[in-house]
Amino acid sequence: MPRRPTVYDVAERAGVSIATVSFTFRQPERVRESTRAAVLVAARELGYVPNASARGLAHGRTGALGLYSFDLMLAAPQQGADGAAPAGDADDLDPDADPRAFPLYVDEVQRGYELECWQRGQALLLSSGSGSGASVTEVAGRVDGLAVFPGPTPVGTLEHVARRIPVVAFSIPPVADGLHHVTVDNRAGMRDLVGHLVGDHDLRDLGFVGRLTTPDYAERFAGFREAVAAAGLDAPAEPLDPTDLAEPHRFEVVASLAAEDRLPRALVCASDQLALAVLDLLAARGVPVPERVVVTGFDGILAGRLARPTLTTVRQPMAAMGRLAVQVLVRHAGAPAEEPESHLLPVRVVRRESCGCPPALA
Amino acid sequence: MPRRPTVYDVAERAGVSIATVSFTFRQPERVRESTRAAVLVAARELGYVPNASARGLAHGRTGALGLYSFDLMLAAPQQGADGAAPAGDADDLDPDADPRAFPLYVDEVQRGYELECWQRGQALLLSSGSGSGASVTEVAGRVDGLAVFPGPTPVGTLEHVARRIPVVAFSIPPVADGLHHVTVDNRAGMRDLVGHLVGDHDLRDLGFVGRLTTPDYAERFAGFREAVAAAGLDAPAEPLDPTDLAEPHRFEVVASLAAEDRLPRALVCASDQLALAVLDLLAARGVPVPERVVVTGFDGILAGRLARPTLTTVRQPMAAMGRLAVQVLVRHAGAPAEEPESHLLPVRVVRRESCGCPPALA
DNA sequence: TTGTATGCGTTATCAC
DNA sequence: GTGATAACGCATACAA
Repeated sequence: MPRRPTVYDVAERAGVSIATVSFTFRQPERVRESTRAAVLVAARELGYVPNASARGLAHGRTGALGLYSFDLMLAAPQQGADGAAPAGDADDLDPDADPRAFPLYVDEVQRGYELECWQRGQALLLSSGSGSGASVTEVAGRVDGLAVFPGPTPVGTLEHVARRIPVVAFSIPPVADGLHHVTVDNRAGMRDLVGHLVGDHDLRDLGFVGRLTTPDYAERFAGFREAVAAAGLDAPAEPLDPTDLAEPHRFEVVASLAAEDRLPRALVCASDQLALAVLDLLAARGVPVPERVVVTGFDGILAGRLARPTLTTVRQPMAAMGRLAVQVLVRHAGAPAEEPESHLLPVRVVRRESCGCPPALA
Repeated sequence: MPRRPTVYDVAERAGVSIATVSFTFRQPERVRESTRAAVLVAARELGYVPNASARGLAHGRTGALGLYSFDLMLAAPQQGADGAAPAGDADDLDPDADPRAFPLYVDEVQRGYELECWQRGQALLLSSGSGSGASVTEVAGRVDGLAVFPGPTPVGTLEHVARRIPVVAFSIPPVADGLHHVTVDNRAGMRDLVGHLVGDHDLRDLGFVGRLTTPDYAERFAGFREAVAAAGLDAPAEPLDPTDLAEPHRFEVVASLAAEDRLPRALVCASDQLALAVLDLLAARGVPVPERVVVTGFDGILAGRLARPTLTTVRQPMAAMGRLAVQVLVRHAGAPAEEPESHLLPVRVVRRESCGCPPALA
């Protein structure tokens, strides 16, 4: 197989120097019409495609922004608890097409990131890995700026990378780590949600579901406690059911309470995914939602609209988060984070059927 | 701002040569324990991040696969016909979050592409543009293989690129163009769908909606005609309503037929997006679906499950298409397409409410 | 307007 | 086990 042609090959064929070839592509107006034509013809005949690595090396920039995610998220369970089949079409032709698995929170943020990149003509490098320092550093070397989802990446690695290119961290509380931060107001969202349950639905017995494995979840639980206390109710010190969807033995507490009919009036879940799994579990056991127990989520993923009952939740402005990250990176292009930016975006309660609100008008 | 540190800086600081630094990262076992440690410390202190451009240049590969889409798809209309508001939550916080706009066909294919890349530890470069030869060539220079959605890209450009790296074209009928092809069986899908409408619902008056702007649509219309003819009915020479969602003056024929109550018994649409817009239009005019007129789509996007009535459609194995593309590219890595692969994937009719089938059990 | 020469940061091939 | 050194393909200051 012939070697990929280079500027040298094109130059030789067109009878010009390599500089002229380069000019023809980068600054066409600087080159005489006839010369340009000759170069373009030669390039076409040879099948010349400029090498971005060489260009990036010479120019000092790659022209791409990066987005790093974690494999772990891919390993998310596909089945509801207790083997309850997800509602809707089984789709044996396309096992990846499950609204419970896509689009999720990260996917919608990524969507916003993509849109903003595209509008700016920026290339986007998507990468994922275990979160090891090595794999993050790997991407970092390929891009002019990097956004990272929360995960097991050692903070040291991120700080390390942030010394060389701007880095945006999603959903991690801002600290003085040299990273830019894009977060949402989890506490306020949870306060509003609980306020709705207590104020509008007059519920007085609420339990929190979910293990506090991420800063987001921890903040949501904090907001939950604040709101419950503010309503004059007893704020629990810990979640009622500390289920982590990534682990086995899920919803043991909820299940046993359901068996004894001792469930609280509301199960406030740390995420939509948790809430949907809880809905499955309750449905399998014949516990009516919202009549016997109200269930709420957090995030606002699409699957919540497909569930029955539809899921009351708190929606994050996911696409906006992604867009904002790109804007921050572009703003700081070329320079590492001297003065890191911190952004706290608002969230909004979305009332649907699972809290007892009436179905939305069609 | 200090220059990004290089192997030279690390080598100097660690008191070794640059070769040793390189070995430390690429073949740690070839380097003495103590030396390795010294290098790693120096790298950490300096904030060293290997430059992928330089690496790619020296090594001859970028280590990334590309996926090219078109801006045009982003400019898709967000509103239903006649200003009919889409059902569901208005979401003023996050205007990009509309299930009618995401995830679409391309997004689910992309999803599959991502999953396969991730599982293989491949970086993925996403890019989009007008489809001009320049922008496609641009990406091509950055990757070891490229997949492209159908669009206005000059075929010559793709062939040009395909001479240097493997290229997969989605949803374009295979021709001898040096490209690999991943397509679905549009004709069979449409035949099955029409067979269901005619055979199971006993409909004898069917109209096709959509302009034949893409090869996919043209094949679907061809399949429609075949099936209609096979049922002993008159096969139209052209679509009943040649609406192109990308253009104004949409559904003029459907609208006027609706006004005169002369609609056929079924409107078979070229895509889900068209079908959803038709549902909006009919709802706004008070035409009951499926009682007065049956509506069907094609693709199997998520929004079809959120519509009321839920949308009967033909589902493409979108994620599988994306995964397959990556597999093809990896298989041909390093070499341009000597013997292009052609893949035709099966599709499946998904029966929902808009054709008169009963709602799926919850 | 076009050609010459140099640097960009790594990898890899040699010697040592 | 480690150190020189030559590519890799392009952009660009400078010269012509």
